[in-house]
Amino acid sequence: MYCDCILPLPLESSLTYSVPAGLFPQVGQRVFVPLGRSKHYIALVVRVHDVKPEYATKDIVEVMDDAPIVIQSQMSLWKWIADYYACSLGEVFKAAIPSTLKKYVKPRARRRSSADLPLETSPMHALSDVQQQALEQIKSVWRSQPTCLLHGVTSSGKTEIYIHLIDEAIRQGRQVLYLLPEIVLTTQLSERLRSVFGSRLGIYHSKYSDAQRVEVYRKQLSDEPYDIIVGVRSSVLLPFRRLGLVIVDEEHETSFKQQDPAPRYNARNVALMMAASAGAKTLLGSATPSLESYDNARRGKYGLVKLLTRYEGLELPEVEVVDMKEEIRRKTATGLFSSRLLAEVRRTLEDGYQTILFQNRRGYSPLVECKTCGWVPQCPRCDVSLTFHKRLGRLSCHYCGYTTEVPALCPQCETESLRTKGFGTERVEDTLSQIFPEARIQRMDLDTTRSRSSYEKIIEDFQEGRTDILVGTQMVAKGLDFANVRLVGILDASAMLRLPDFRAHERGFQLMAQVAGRAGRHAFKGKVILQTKEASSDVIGQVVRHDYEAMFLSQSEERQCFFFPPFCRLMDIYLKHKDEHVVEHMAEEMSALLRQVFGERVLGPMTPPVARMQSLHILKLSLKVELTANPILVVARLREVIAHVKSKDAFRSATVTLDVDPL
DNA sequence: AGCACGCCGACT
DNA sequence: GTCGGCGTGCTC
Repeated sequence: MYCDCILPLPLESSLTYSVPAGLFPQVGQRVFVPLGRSKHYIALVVRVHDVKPEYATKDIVEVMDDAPIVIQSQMSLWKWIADYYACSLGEVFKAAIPSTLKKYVKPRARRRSSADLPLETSPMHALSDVQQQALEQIKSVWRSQPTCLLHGVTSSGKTEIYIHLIDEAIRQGRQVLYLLPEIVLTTQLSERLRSVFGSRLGIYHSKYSDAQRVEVYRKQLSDEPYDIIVGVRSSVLLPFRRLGLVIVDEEHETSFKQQDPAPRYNARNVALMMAASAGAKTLLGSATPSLESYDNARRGKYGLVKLLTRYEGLELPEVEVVDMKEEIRRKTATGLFSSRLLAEVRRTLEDGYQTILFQNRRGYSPLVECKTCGWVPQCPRCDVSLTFHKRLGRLSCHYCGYTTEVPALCPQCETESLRTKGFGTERVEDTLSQIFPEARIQRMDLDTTRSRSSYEKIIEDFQEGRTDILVGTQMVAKGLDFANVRLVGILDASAMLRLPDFRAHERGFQLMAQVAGRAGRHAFKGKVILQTKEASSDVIGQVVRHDYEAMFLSQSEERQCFFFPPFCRLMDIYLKHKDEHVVEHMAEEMSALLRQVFGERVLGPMTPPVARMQSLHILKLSLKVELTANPILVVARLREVIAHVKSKDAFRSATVTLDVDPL
């Protein structure tokens, strides 16, 4: 007997081991196997058979499980992910299983799960008429099709609708997967859900410990799994035996797509696939749906339910645009702050309300420059300038993490004329505390939220009113629900809209609408000051009017003209090598071959915005495929071409990564 | 991912 | 002459 096993390594295919007498491995069980001269790994059995390979096999050492830890439905989904997102099953395995389960541990008594303690629960809130109506519409959609998009403005009460749907699903004995984006550290939402569903709810989050994740994983396999899993991206890789409902909250969020390493999967799309094979219903929810999902809804592929008023008739915040070009010309701006914004911050402070200021850039200043000779400190490994971090007193690269001291003199002209240029959250915080010394200011960005506790402390301080002004990156834009926020300031909208990305306007709109939605969520109308250098831009007007539909139509038209998603499927191919010439030759050769197969669908080679990262030169090729084509076949063909080019001696040491449906 | 194998620099 | 740098390739 032989068994094919996948290892948690980036290997292209499975490895075949022989099964010694007395061992009976089954598909989905873990086995302990030797690899190479001296190593051993935990591997997963994917096939048991009696086909003797032409090479000498090694024996498996031990079967680690009494029963499979990967169930059939899960395995087929993993295979689909590997085929669709162009990765190996081993890479999916690696992403899916908590690391403790991939290490060799001598069997020992399992601890009783701590989550099994009885918990106090409270009843669901009654729905308003508008919410009840939306609920009925969703259920009516599901009678004829499996997927429904709920377009509900910020603070429209989507969560309570979800809670009622979850309740119905679990009453029918089905399981629920509630997916949410990575950034919202689940706190506010999971507390609400836990208060209703108590111990029937499990949380699966990357900032939770591995032990907690193992516990959830094991419970999912047991006879009495959680009825509801609230989780981030990777929870679509968990076992579900009786899935009945999938909710993808904030479905437009980019954190549903894993960037690096492989598997580069989009959990929203995997969830749809998963629901389809389990015969489950899916609800996609967002105040600012992705163009892809809204387009699917308009074409009738998904049902569409709209909830365009705020809960209890509350009004959406008033958005006031401040033209920063004008402010700068009249010299009324203080740093990044217009006089209008400062006046509003002052008024909000005086009235005892809270303010959120959004600046999508961390650090003190994104650029340091010598005023005399123009020298700019660059990352030695990446083609980017270094960001100045004042607290750290250092320059740091936001791409590879390299840091260095700030030179006292310009290393080029040896004068003392290094100046900071541009504004990050740190500088916004500093400027603000000079203008409002009495205000209690906190900053929320990657640098202040490294640990779960510091993140929670910032949220709690703001919640409890111990902070007047919260300054932050896009972290402050999402999901947070504070009752006392009256003012939101968007400090530099232009920066978002100028990015060299066909999705820049869509993203900018989503981000601004989301952050604007933090204002005036409970008892009073909120106010948003939107500072921009492009005051006449279409997107700005759409944000002011809270007009998602207009944004959708204008963007949709552009995408159609230039044949971009949602009108085609994109696949990006990145070539990396430390020698610039090698990447260039390789890209030329690959694009020529690809054009033979795919013709005009091939774009590039092109230089990405950051042309060198971690000392590797990068070139990019793209493939635009018609929606009618079978993506799995296209990916397979693409992988053949890549393998062929990579097999040439000159290109062996290059790295090629494939990104299907990139964001 | 590791770990071994292999081909060029500064050393007892 | 060798010790060791890490680039390259393989693992059933």
